[in-house]
Amino acid sequence: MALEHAILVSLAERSGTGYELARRFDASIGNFWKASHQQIYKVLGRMESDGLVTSEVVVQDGRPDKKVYAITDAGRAELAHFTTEPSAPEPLRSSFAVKLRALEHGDRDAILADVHRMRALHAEKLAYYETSAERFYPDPDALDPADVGPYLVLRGGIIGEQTALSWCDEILERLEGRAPR
Amino acid sequence: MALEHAILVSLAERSGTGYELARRFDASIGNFWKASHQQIYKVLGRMESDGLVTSEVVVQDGRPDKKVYAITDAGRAELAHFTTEPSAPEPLRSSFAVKLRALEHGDRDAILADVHRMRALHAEKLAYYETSAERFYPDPDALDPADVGPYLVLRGGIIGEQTALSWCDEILERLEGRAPR
DNA sequence: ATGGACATGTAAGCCGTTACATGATTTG
DNA sequence: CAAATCATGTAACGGCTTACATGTCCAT
Repeated sequence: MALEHAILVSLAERSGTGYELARRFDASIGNFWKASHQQIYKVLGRMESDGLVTSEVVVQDGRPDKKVYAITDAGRAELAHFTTEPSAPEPLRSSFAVKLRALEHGDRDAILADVHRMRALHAEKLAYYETSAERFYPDPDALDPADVGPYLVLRGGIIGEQTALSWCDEILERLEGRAPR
Repeated sequence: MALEHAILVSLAERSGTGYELARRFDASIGNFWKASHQQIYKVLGRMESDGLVTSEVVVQDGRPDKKVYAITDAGRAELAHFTTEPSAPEPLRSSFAVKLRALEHGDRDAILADVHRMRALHAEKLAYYETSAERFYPDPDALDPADVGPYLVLRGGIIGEQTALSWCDEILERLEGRAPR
């Protein structure tokens, strides 16, 4: 159950409300660990009972009150302990691959259209990652030590998207008999 | 819920028992869609109620009786319909990436050891995929049409593992300050 | 006035994992 | 004699999604 740990990482970087965490999961952490706001609220509640985080209610006028969560020493200890455990290889699930495997049992044109669609999505995500990299880590050889982990994760995202794009191109080349684009 | 569809693809390729399907999920389909035998049995039961598959009990001596499942016309129709739907991008989950992001909050040596471990796992899987490719598709330019989908999926696995390996190497280079291996 | 951002939740239900259960045959 | 393979399931539990619920402020 690494959602806890993803939340702990996020809170170790900066305290925030459940709402803020949900947005961070949309924009950054969520690139390698997805979670909805509903689930984040639920897990935050449990983590507070477990003493991994504390919350402080901040009264706002004109806006709903908010609960700012912060990581505790126990939370930091749990996070540190988590890093000592071997990673379980995540079971991967790709309905796109299932669809591709079903090529002979389905609608070839629809699948091709889907490949084009996937390609565009990956291109978009790659562009987003590359923009982030240039913006936040313009000089990767002079990184603040605190940035090394996040930078390497972003690099993983970049080469992952590049590979996904190459895969789409290879599929299109073989199925459409020409180089794409 | 693409497990159904993964099962349908598998049964469209060849009929088989729940047990056999579970092993195929271990060896081939499972490379892009994981499922345990317990879950496969459960879903097969539902799929039979829904008329997507039929089963025939085969009595064996010396061995437990087995139920051989086969795809029905309704199952084929469902599979064909599935291929016309746009793929939902699977939310990716990587506890390894969470760990890497937690580099500054955890045990650097343990994380490095984990990277080495992951690298070995990916190398192993890549070797397995490459062996499969050579064995089943020695001449990719003269594929049986029924093999094109499976071949392209395998290609995706291969370049995915290559990328994972490169990522590990990049991490090790940056964290250990030298080329790995 | 409509919609989006801010802010926090509950409820229902499926999906999936882990553990348990059984029992014969083949292989080392 | 022990372990793996063949073969099929049930039960309990937790994770996660989808839908629902509420209410204010700000910008267009």
